[in-house]
Amino acid sequence: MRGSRTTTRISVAAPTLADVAESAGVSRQTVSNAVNNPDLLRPDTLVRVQEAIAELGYVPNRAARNLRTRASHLVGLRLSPVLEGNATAVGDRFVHSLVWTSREAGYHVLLFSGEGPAAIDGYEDLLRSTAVDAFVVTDTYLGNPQATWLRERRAPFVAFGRPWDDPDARHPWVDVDGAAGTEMATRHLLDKGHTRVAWIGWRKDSFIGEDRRSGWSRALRERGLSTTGMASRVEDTVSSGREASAVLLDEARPSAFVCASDTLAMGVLHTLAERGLQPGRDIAVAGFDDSQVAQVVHPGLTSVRQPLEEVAVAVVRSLEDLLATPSYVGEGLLLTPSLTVRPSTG
Amino acid sequence: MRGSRTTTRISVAAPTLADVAESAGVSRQTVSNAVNNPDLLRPDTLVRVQEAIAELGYVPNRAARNLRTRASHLVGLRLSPVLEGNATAVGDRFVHSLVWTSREAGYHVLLFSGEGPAAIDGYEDLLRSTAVDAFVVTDTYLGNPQATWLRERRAPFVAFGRPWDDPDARHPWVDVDGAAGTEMATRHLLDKGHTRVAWIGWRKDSFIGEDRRSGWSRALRERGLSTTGMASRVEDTVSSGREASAVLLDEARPSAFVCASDTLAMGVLHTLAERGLQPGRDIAVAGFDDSQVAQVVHPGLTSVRQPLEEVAVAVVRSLEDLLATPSYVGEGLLLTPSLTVRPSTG
DNA sequence: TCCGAGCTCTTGAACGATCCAAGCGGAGTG
DNA sequence: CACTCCGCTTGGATCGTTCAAGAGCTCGGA
Repeated sequence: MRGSRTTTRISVAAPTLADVAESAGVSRQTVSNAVNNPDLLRPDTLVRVQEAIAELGYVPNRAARNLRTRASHLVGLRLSPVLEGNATAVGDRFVHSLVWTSREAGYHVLLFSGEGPAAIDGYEDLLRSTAVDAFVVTDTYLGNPQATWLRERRAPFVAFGRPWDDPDARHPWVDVDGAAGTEMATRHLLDKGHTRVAWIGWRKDSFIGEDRRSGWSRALRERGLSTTGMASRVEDTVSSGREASAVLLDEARPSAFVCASDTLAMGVLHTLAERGLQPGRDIAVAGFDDSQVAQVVHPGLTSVRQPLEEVAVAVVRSLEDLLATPSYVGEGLLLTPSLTVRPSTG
Repeated sequence: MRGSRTTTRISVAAPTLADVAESAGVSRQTVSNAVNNPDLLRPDTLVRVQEAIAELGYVPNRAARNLRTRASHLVGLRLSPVLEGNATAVGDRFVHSLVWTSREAGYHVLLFSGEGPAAIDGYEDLLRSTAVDAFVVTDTYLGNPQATWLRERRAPFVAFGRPWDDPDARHPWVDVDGAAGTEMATRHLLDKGHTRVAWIGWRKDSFIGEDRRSGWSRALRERGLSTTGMASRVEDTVSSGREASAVLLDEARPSAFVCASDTLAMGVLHTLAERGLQPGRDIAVAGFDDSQVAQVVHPGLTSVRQPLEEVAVAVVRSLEDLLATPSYVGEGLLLTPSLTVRPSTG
């Protein structure tokens, strides 16, 4: 078949369905069925075809399959620009988990980039050109134009992150209960005997930041402790954390800090180092994200760990439902983080 | 055209080349040329077609294009499993850079996973199914079966990392001169007045580790200083770095450490903290990779920074050459890192 | 014996783009 | 004026797969 077409060509072109069909003495469709619906074949035929496939080393051509089935088995993931100086390796840990999980579901992850309007273009292009079947959206911060755009466009996507700005949003999402995480961290400190536990979080316009803060205040009030004057809201940088902790130490005299991120917690460690205070012994510190920094810093930073592997599994599951059922009504799933305890909390 | 086929269908199916052609009153080929070879069209025709494209919101279907042209404009990148507890965010920084750079070249990055033999299967599958045009290989450590396999298979790929085990390898690669980096770090310390500079590196079977070590020893010998007893070779973990530095401090009495990685450098910081020594003031420490950890740790870790953006650019350029010229003979490119100086070296 | 059901396999067409070679018109030339 | 040539345009074929429909066979029941 292939040989008759190109008689002089020596180099082996990739075998096609037709080649396998001829080799096995069956039709193309039968080979296709052997690959995609083995149940339809008589056992002996199936074996024959499979042998031919193995012998020729046949692998279906994705482009052709994608064209016919209108599916690429790719999910698009936009990589947000790196934020240097930030301790958030969360994104990357998630990417790893997502890649691993989607492989088992027969999907691959396609990365793309773009900021602002260019990001929308990226989504648009990949979607229109049928390059991907769906998207995974990771940063659903307030008024994120991406999520809004995707929603309006009825583009299939699953979000890692709640639709904070729109509780009626009907798309599937998976998120981690940040409040529960900070609550665990705070309780852990209270159980250790601390009564003055300070909070360093993000600016008020961050839904995620306020959510995490609520876990801290809930834990304190639960024990009848006041939160007044014990909180600070700053940018998510090391120096902000350093300055905020210095001020809090002077004014509120806390014996422990709970932070909205490991980055901020590192800022606290800076302040302690500058004042000759020892983390864990003199002042307790807890962070959020369990980043690499938390793991390798001295003396080891207690941190809230997001179950990113579970998140990835849930995201992929939603993705499968979404693609199997076009009318799929999204639902949300909230996972609970865990606390990784290290010496920084004594 | 499209309407005549599906008269009752209201929902707008994606417009095809034929739809645009009809709308603009030209043939399919003319539309195709308008997209791919605008020069071939008479200016007024071009405008007319482009207007029709814009009006219908036409975007070429990738699957169809891929099928015809036998190219996917995707490059595969295998994500190696995360190593928790390691400070190497290098991989992730590189991924970001690669995604950004390849976008400008019209390529997207396809992630996949798999360890050991499964990794080979991943390559095999993506290659045979024409899912990707080429690969980017990142870990070309000693006897890496992937690189060998790809080479034998004549699969198009560009490596980030030298072919250590085979100097005759004729594939394109880009790497960073680790020895130059450690040499810079060591010189920086010597210039600061240190005369006893210790080395903590990886085990001897690591080419990369030995390369980095050579930069350190070269810098010392250049100044007539002896390296005897000043080096330790261990696993790339924080605790190994801690133990090695403790031993070296006792036996060799160095005033500075140069490490093969930030992970090991963090181990040194642990030892210093345990002994009440202050990094930068009492003992100088330099790491390698300029990871997030180096940036956020107290007091800031001097570290060798790989020019990953440049690496990505070079990799993509090689990729383009490779794909444009099937017989492309690979060449290697060695880039020089820079030194990010922070308080840990005084 | 005949018919229909059920199973297995085959056939022709379609997916949407690009490549190919021929067609067509207009400008340039003898 | 006829002819050639150049450049844009055209229809048809093609990439490799899956879909939809149908053909051949066996088997059981009337």
